[in-house]
Amino acid sequence: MKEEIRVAIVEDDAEIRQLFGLLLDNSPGYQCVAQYADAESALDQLEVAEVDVVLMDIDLPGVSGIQCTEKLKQESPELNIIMLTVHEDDAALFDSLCAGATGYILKETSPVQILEDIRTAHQGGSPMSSAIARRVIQTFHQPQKASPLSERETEVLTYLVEGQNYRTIAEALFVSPNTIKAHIKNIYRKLEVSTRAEAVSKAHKDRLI
Amino acid sequence: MKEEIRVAIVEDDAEIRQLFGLLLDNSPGYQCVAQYADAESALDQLEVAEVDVVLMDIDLPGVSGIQCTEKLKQESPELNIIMLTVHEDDAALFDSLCAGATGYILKETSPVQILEDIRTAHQGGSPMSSAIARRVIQTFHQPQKASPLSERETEVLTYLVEGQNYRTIAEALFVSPNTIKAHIKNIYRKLEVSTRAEAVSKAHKDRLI
DNA sequence: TCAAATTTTACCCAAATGGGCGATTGACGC
DNA sequence: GCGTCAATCGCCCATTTGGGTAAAATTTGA
Repeated sequence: MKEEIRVAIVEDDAEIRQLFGLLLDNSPGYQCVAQYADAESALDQLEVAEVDVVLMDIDLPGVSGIQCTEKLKQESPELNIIMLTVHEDDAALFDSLCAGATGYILKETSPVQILEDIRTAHQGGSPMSSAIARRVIQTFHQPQKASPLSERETEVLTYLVEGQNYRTIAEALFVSPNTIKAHIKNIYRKLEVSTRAEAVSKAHKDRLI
Repeated sequence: MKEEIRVAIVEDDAEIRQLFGLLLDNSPGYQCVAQYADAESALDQLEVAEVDVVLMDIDLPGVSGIQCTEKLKQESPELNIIMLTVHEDDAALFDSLCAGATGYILKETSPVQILEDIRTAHQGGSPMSSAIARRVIQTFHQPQKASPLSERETEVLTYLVEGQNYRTIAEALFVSPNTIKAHIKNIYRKLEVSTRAEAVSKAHKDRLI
């Protein structure tokens, strides 16, 4: 026999909060163990050991749902937090994910679907609409703008990133330090920088390494 | 009236390929416009203008499905490519997403669900199981290990990342260049590095900036 | 086959960097 | 009150770096 999923709600709108509470308590397999009207109360009173899944409103007065998520996850990394939002906002989405949210769903989601999403989160999945999933996976797709560097220059760049100097790079590549110096000059010209630190920054930013 | 979704299949197993083809052609709203047994044929013959969604096997002989995806997306960034795989493999998943895959589903997915997933992809969503979604969103959650740097040091570090020297950083912060030098020495000690390039690398790696 | 780009090497020199040592002030905690 | 740390500043010195200029061998593409 499955344990009931213990759910906590953090939501400032009393009506919505109570609605969700009723929904949960009247659904077999679910139990609403706590309701909070703001992030401060949740951070104060929520016992992470007694909760499986948190439904977290993003737009809370005072401390935001995102900050609350970040703090709760610091206390208990295993806690599953599902963000609730009314509007699809890219910044809020990614800030939520970085804060440690497990799922991201719209408030207009149907009650049945929300119960399903809570179960998904509890069982190790991440509930989100396929439209939101698309926005998430698009962040991975970065068509690499053809690197302006030659193969050898890219190789030298990897040693620059490691903080090596002319001499040690030269030894690693079995060439003269003067050669490395020439390569680095060319790298600087092509990346439009003039110091190692800048080159390393640009290398990271443009995914040249 | 909706247009039919034009689907192409890239899959080396003839049986599976034909099975999917039959499934599509016998489902209203779907049309299998092409089948390829390997990536090379697909890259040669596939007309991106005539295809809405590609079902791409990951494990192809010769050129992999991931490489094929990368090339197809270069030709046509709007093309929706759904990866098919038998085993859940983290590296393959993220390589696929970086290559530009729209979705990622297991071959054992039911025919009805696959049709649904194709429609999802075509309508701007990203089909994937909630377990896979969890693996994806977990990459965003990096609990920032408390930075070892003081506030001032972090500030100096941001200038280092920009490639600035002692003098200009000093001017920006209205202190002596010697002070900046002292800060940088402390940064080096705390990050266990000894050059600007290394410090910048570490700053990026550990998300200190 | 000829031009362009890449890879290789060299030298000079001013400026920047990194390491070592020391010092003062103020804030915070115990 | 005392120790710790952060932030501030100073000096010395060897090493490294970056910019300028030049040139040869090799590869690649047109």
